[in-house]
Amino acid sequence: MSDFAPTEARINNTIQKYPAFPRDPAVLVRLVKHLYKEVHDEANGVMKPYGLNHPEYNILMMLYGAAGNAMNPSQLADAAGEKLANVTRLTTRLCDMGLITRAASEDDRRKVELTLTDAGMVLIENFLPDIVKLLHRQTRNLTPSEQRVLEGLLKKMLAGFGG
Amino acid sequence: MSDFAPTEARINNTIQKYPAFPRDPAVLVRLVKHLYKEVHDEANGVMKPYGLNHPEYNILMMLYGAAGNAMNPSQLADAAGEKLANVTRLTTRLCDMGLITRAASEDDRRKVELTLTDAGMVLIENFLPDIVKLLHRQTRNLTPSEQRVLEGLLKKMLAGFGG
DNA sequence: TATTGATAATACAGAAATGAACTATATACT
DNA sequence: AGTATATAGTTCATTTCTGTATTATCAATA
Repeated sequence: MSDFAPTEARINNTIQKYPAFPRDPAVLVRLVKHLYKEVHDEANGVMKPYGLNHPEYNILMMLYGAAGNAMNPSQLADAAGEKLANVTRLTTRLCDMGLITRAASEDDRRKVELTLTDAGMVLIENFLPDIVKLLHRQTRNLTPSEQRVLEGLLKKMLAGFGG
Repeated sequence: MSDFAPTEARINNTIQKYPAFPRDPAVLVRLVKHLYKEVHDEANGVMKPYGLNHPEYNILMMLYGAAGNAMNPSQLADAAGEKLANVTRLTTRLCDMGLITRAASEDDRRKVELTLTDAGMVLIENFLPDIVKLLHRQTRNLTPSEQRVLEGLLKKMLAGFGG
């Protein structure tokens, strides 16, 4: 659950000492962090019975949603928000599990094509009901229109990054 | 920057194959993840010159905002969104750096009091200008009132977790 | 066609985070 | 008081992640 009031109190104290500290941005960043940690932990919990963790789940879902169920490591890194070196490790494990395959690309020999296997597909459709439940639970406090507003604002915020 | 359009395309594909997959919750969760990764990486970047990383920065800021500049490891774990075992490691390092102190609590001998030192305070006020810049940059696309709306919705979403 | 520079991926060593087991103290109950 | 239970922290082994160097291929150009 995580009560957010103490966090706000701390930020207020911080501003007392250091007036230039921007309250709203600080609150937003801390909220994002707390939300992510919850998302991460809960997804790990749901996936554990399937022998997977949250990042592995993400990789599989990116492929599941990709054209031809295939992507390169770089694309995957970008899509899943993982470092490239980490994608190598994660996909190696998924290969070993027989959920995806790794093959050199035809047109560009530097590239690697990671493709979902039938077994991977089956596993995904096996755990998806649990994930769907989880997603609904994690957003249960928001009405559909609130979800849309939130989506728009998060996108806007994200677009401001990186400059 | 991270273009979010491909993510949405993938989610649409996913729904084609698996109609029960809830679009909006999925988008929200992926947005939170992407935002967090950016926040994390950028904070790491800003703190590096000060010999600290993002989690260590967080710990220090929690203490800076706490009454008496002191907290227990458990409180700190909760506040910073870190696992207790990780807080032990992080605070040990901060102790070694002379930025905080660790002392047994008077009233409850199980508890430990972590307190910011003068050196810690000085360091914080040294790096805060950079952090303030970062926070403003990360929210530059949002108007003040949008920030308030976003804050409200994130809090609402967070409150729905954990059940 | 050589050379230069960029891109894709991996390897590997070191850093960070997690779960589970353990120690110590406090609280509740009989 | 004595025992059971819960809470606070730490330790340690394992897992996960990151940064940097390296290999291989491609693209541009002289």
